[in-house]
Amino acid sequence: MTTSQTSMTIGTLAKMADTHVETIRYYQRRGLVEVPEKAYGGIRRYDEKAVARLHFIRSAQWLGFSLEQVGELLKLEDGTHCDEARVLAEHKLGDVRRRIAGLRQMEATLDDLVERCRCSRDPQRCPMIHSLYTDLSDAPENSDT
Amino acid sequence: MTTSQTSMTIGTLAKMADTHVETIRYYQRRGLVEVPEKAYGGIRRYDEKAVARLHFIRSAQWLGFSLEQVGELLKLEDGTHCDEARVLAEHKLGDVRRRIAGLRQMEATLDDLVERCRCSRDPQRCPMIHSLYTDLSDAPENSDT
DNA sequence: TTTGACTCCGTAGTCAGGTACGGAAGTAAG
DNA sequence: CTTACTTCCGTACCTGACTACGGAGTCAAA
Repeated sequence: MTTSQTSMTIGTLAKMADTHVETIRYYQRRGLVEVPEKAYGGIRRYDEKAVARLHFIRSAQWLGFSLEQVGELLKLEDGTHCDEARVLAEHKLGDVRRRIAGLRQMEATLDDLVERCRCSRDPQRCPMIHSLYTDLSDAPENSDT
Repeated sequence: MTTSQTSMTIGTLAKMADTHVETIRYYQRRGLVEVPEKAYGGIRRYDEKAVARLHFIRSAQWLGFSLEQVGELLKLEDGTHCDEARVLAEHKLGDVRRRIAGLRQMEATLDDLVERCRCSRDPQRCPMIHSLYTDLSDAPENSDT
C-alpha cells in the first residue's frame, strides 16, 4: 500500500501518514488540514496532498514548532512570504542552539558527576548529590518564541 | 535584594527564583519542593536552598526534562546509595546525549533551510516551505525515557 | 442480507504544567 | 487600630495536543 492511490478514506490517510484518524480530525478542527467535500454516500475522500500536508505538520512539529506556529507556516504556504518564513525559522534556530548549549553543560556536569561517583571509595558521601545543588544553580533564562 | 537573606516568605522566594507563588505550591504538591514547618504564626519560611532547588528545577525543565524526570533527578539527593544515584545519572546522561543528537539534526536542518531561504532570489518558491513538504518526512521517532 | 469494519460528527476525557479564586488568618505601615 | 498586603490551603479552571466514546450511517464481502 506504499503505491500512490489518489483517493482514500481517512483511515487509509491515517495509515499513509503514520498517524491516527482522530488526530487528523483534530487537525481539521484546528484548520490545519482541510475537510474535503463529501462524495455521494457521505464518505469524504483524501488525496496525496493531504498526505503531504500531514508530513508537513509532523516535520514542523518535529522541528519544535507548535501547532499554532505550524498554522502560521501554512499561511505562508504559497511561497511568496519567504522572508517571514525565514524569520520564523531563524527564531527557532536560535532557540534550538540555546537548548543545545544548555544540554552540553548538563552533559558535562553529569559526566563529571558519574565519573567522580564511580571513583569515590567512600560509600557514605556521594559526590553527585553534593554537586547537584551547588554547581548547577545558574541556568540560562528561558527565551522561547 | 540580591543579598543572601536566609529566611523568606513564599512571595519573596518566588521573586528570588523568578517564578510564581502558585507554581511553587504546585511543585510542593508534586513533591519537588519541600514544605517547611510553620514558624509561630503559621507563615512558612524558606531559605537559599529553596531558591537553589527552584533554579535547579527550572534549569532541568528548560533542558527538556519533564517534572517527573526532575523528580527522579532530585531523588538522587536523598539516598546515600551512591551506586543507585550513579546509575540514574548515567541513564540521564544517555538521555541528554540523545537529546543533543536530535537537536543537532534539528539545527542542521533549520540552518540549511534558513541559508537556502536567504539565498533564494526567486520570490515564488520558498525553499523552507518546499522542504517541509518533501525532505523532512522521516523524522526520528521520539525516544524519550 | 447480514455481518463486521469503517466513517461521520459531536462531545467528553486525559495528561502535563501550570494559573486563578476565595475565604480566613497573619503581618507591617501609618 | 485600621487598612492593605501576604500567606495558607483547597479546589477549580486553563492551554496544548491529543485520545476515547457513542450512536447513526456507509460499504464490501460472504
